[in-house]
Amino acid sequence: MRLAELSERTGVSVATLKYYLREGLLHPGATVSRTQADYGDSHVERVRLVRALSEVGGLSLATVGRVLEVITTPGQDWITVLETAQRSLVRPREPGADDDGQGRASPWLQSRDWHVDPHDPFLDELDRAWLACDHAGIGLDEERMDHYADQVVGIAEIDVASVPADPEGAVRQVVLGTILLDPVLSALRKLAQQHVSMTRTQRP
Amino acid sequence: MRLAELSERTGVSVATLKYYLREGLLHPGATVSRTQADYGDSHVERVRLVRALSEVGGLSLATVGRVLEVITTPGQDWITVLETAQRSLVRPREPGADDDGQGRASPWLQSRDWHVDPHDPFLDELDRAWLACDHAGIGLDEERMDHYADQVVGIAEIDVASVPADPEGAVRQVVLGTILLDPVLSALRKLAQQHVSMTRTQRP
DNA sequence: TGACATCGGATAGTAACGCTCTCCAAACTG
DNA sequence: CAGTTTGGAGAGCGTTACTATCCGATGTCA
Repeated sequence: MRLAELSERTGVSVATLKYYLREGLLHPGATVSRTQADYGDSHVERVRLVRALSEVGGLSLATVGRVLEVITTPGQDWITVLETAQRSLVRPREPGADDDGQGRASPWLQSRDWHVDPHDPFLDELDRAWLACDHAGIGLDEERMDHYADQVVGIAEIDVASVPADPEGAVRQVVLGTILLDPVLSALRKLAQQHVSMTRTQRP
Repeated sequence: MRLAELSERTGVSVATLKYYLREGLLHPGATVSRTQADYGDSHVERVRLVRALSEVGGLSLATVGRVLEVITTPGQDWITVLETAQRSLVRPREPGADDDGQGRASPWLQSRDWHVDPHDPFLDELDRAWLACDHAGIGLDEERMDHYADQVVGIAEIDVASVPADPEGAVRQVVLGTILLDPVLSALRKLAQQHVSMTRTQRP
């Protein structure tokens, strides 16, 4: 199909598609002639994926590019995938930032016997998010975090269990699942809050 | 204290503080003279809150403004709070967008007997996020969603249980908890994935 | 064959966001 | 009383994600 048709099918303007081609987010079509290129289903899928990661996942196009690179490079091994995946997502923390002596996330997780890489960037993320809750005056103490952690393990078990054995699909599943399930769970949590508060309290 | 000291204590540049004052994100200090204003602890807290919502929560400054308005307006009733809170967060969906006949989130939740407002904007969010997962080729079927939903209810119960009875603090707690716990849970989930995959599989 | 719309590609321009810089006169400091 | 600092206002800047314009080659229909 031609660029115009690709635009129609995906609902993305031709100008934007050209932009994606320039930025390398969309692989070029087969050049039939100098002014004619042919695009296929893989292009439709790719465009939809880019939009999903950017609009729903909230990633910048630069990050989308890195993610695409990871999931189109075949043949990583099982464990490496998780790490690579996650590492490509975290915004690199600005150097020279406040270093409040490692935060409390790491010791807390150790006390729970969680096996995580002590240099995992998400430890930093957790620290910053936890600290932000403190600044906001939310009473997020270790006891409450313990409760959350128990529930989240349940979620992570679903995550891990649904990764296909197929190593080809595993990378894709893990990376995209890591990114795109966040908004799903976030929305679900808000709806659950409403459900719970409706159910537990009897409205007058 | 003066603006310069407020800047020092919060780690936010004077120029940025002035910008926040202009934008109404930071309430003006007591003007001692025409070139002297006095800022207090409430200003320090406010600045930290703005940074937390913007940096960690990922909200735009415009949204931060709306959130601040909600949590500084006293005396809403218990249930209204959740709704107002949540409504101020969701980006208004562009009109004339694709309307695929309401999506499957609503019927799915009904089949689970969840009591949620059928016009809740987070239903839309859930639809879009779910659809994005489909576009990305993740096998997110209803069965898996059921598992997630069970776990998320556990989280929501913690959320609701930790809301103080104090109606003043409740608004703040609910709104900020809704926003700022997302990144906490998100980071926690990634760490839990690692923990689970480390524990369940024996590494060679 | 020729008029003419359309194509892909390249370049430049734009709108929103979140600051940041410059200027100013009043006021505080030594 | 010289010199610095302050708060306030406005314009300017860098990034992001497009969007608009132009171009010459090409396909298409008469």
